[in-house]
Amino acid sequence: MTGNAAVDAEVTSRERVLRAAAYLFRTKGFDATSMREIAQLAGLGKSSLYHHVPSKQQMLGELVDHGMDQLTSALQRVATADLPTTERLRLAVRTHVLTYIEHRDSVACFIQEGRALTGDQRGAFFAHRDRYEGWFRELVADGIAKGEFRPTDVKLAVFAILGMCHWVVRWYRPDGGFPPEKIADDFAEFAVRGLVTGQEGG
Amino acid sequence: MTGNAAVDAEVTSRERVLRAAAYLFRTKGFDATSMREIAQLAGLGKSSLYHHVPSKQQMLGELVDHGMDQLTSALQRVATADLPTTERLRLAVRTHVLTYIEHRDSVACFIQEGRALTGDQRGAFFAHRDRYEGWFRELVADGIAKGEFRPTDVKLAVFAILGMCHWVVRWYRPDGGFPPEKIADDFAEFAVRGLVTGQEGG
DNA sequence: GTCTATATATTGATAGAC
DNA sequence: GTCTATCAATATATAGAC
Repeated sequence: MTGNAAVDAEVTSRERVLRAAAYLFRTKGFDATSMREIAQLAGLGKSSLYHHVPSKQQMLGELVDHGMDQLTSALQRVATADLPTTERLRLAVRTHVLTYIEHRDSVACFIQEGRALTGDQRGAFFAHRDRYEGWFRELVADGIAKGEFRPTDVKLAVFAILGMCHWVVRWYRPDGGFPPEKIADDFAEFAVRGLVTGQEGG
Repeated sequence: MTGNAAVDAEVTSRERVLRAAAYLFRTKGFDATSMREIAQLAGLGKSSLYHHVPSKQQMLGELVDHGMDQLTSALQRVATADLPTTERLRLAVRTHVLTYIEHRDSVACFIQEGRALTGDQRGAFFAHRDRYEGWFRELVADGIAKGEFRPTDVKLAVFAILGMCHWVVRWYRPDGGFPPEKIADDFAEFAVRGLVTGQEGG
């Protein structure tokens, strides 16, 4: 028992190591986190880490992939919904926010620490990120084509929406007074209001 | 001449060092940047840095302060404008975006690297950040009180707006195809549409 | 004001006992 | 599967010549 709920669960040592790393990468950043700290939080000597993971870089790569998987698998459940584009956007924003909050540590690695990757892992990260953004762009473009959304630059609209969503990483605290559902609802409403047609005659 | 426009200007050595550091802190992050790299970009041996700056930490503190000054001084020119709250919000978002783009390196230090500070500098950073957020909260609360904005949680609204604005750090490139004015206009429109009353009867 | 040389600490990672 | 001991590299920072 380390006193940290993210690490104390009954799981394999390898998983304890990865969870400790994800927690520290989210809260301190990859470069500011040492293998010694990860080992300490996981309850091991630092050399023991290398029995479970080949390197610090490889750990980050695995965590970034895992965070990306959480986001994309959650989003795909929403992407296929047979709903008006406006409601699909609402669902997409809600899903992103709730998925982040539920899987904070690994998703934060994807959102914040991807640039610390090198080599093939770095390229894969940017490809995955672009794919995720691309899905939102298709959604917004679809809404404009259908006349549900006002005509506006699609890329900037998605940067605005994902900026709002991704920034949650920087301020959300479980004891911060905002239930996840409240944040998800309010942010979905912001995204929809920013895009739906209306007030053009003002 | 280093080939980097942010550093080549005709200025004192001290300023060259600070500009090199700011550029690297923005693009690589504080922890991933070494004094050796800063010296190289500034065109000095690494020991020579310490003639101009007492430590790496102190440099970051100075840059974070400078970035914060850019944002707050620009915002204060807007804060006193005698305009409807809706237009003051539009101006505030526009000003934030344009100020970031003009003073990217130091403002990015304020937005992204503040958490790397320690001791008194760390406390001062959080105080300044809270003050900046507080100004936006007053603006939003004022708009709600006057009936210009729909009733909504003020803190979440400001997190949404500043998230959208701060995330520009992560995607803006001078050659990215978006003129600063275009980004500023679109983002101001998003913020306003997210908050103004309307469509409540739908 | 810039340099060479160096002190000291810490890093990620490895070797090998148990 | 975890440990102690250690390696080689790099980090920030200092001392002192010029």
